[in-house]
Amino acid sequence: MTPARKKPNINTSPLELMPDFQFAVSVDCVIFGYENDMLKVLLIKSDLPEFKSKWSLLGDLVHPDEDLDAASYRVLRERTGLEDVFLEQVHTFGQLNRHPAGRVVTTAYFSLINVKDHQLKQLDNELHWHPVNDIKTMAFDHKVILDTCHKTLQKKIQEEPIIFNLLEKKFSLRDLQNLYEAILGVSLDRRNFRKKLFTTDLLTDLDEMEKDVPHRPGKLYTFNHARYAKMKKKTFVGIDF
Amino acid sequence: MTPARKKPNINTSPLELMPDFQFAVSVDCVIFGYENDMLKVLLIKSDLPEFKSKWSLLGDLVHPDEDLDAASYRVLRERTGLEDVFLEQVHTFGQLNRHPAGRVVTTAYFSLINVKDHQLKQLDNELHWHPVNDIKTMAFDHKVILDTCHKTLQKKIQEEPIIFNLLEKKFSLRDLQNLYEAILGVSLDRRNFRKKLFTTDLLTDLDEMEKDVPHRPGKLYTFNHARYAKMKKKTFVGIDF
DNA sequence: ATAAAATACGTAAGGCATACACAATAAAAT
DNA sequence: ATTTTATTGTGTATGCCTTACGTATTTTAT
Repeated sequence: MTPARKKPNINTSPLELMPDFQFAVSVDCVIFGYENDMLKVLLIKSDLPEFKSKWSLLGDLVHPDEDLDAASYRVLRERTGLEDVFLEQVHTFGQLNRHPAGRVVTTAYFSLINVKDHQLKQLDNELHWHPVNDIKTMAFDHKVILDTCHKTLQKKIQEEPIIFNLLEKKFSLRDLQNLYEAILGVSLDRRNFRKKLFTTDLLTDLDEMEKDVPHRPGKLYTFNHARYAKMKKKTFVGIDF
Repeated sequence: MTPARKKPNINTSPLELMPDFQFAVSVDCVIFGYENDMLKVLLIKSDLPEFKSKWSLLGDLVHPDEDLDAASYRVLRERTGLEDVFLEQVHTFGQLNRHPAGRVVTTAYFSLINVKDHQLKQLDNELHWHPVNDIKTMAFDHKVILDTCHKTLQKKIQEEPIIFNLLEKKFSLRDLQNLYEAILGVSLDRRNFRKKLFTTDLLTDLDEMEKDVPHRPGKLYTFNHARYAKMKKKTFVGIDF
């Protein structure tokens, strides 16, 4: 330990921001979608010689006049054409040699979109959807970022009704259960699943049926945003570990 | 929307990191402690003219050769003299004008320490402990950062046994309950609290009693790290919102 | 000694999760 | 048309966990 001594500091003293202490800052978006009963993520091919033919997340440098959140929204919009979708910060990765070009600190976001809602923009570099479970390696530290975001997703869908962002407006209970199972990697009891979902009181019965399914059609539901907004945020106090 | 077009990008193309796209990157540590039945946080006075006499978190610029995590550990060590303590990243704040000196992106960490374990280092700028509930305003966006970390703390102590980092090695159940109540801002039933804690099987009965207390002394316990490490991480699957 | 305060232990009721069974309906096969 | 098959839709019993609350014990203060 160095002895106590007054040292100029970014929070306490007016000081100039020196170039040596400036880094590139980027955002990387883990864009999740759901297709063919699989959780998927939108990836692009990296042209960097160090990562030739490896897959990378969608990211970009944060612009000088741009908030972090704004930058991630921009990346998302440029790649999917979507606005007003679920997007949330997860974690910031600042390892020394995570990027070959130099020091780049990146903040990871995860997004949930309905695959059928959008058309992919800028189809350069083979932008497309990959089943999350098939991905073994990626460029940079992106596999770690993806895994982190996947875990966050698994945790969050159990705590908040964000999963509906991955489905179309109208869905059957079977759709919803398949999606939960795909994300969590478990199988759930159909009867208990229904019961649980109905007790949340967040599904509106549309009095409509599935169409063009090769079996008995199920009822269609929609997520009741209004009722969730009104729900008093559960002040859960419990110890559970 | 701009039409689809190939654009150089930090993840796809080799490109130089231009000075305009480089920012200062800092870490800010929300160091929590527990004293006199109150949750407290370690703060320092800011000398910046814009925030004269306002309180600030403990932070610093990340050094060019330093990981983000390493930087926050350094700040913690320099200020408290402590190593190997609980420290975890929470969120990154990148608002455009959050720092008067220019563009500074900061990553917030929260730490849990036992107040009696340490001596404060570098007592310049009136470094000391403040009750979290008394803090109304702070320098920079630090009040927002503090609130974010406080909420994260409230959530995490219900999910993982990290709260013991705030107590001494030996503690009574009363101590533990008071601490939970101080952090969560609720009162808990004493009998149910005991029962719950004992069922976790993570407390070792030391067969010792409190000393020098002005009432009937309670038993002393210690947190069983080994048993927690062995516990199979609960693969909880439930929907709860 | 007695009162006050905190610890320590216990029990009953209700709610919630889990496990499991069967009827109804629509599509596909015969 | 009838039967078969697959899937939807509903119900019930059990047990565990949370919650609410009662009472005895131990120590300190008067």
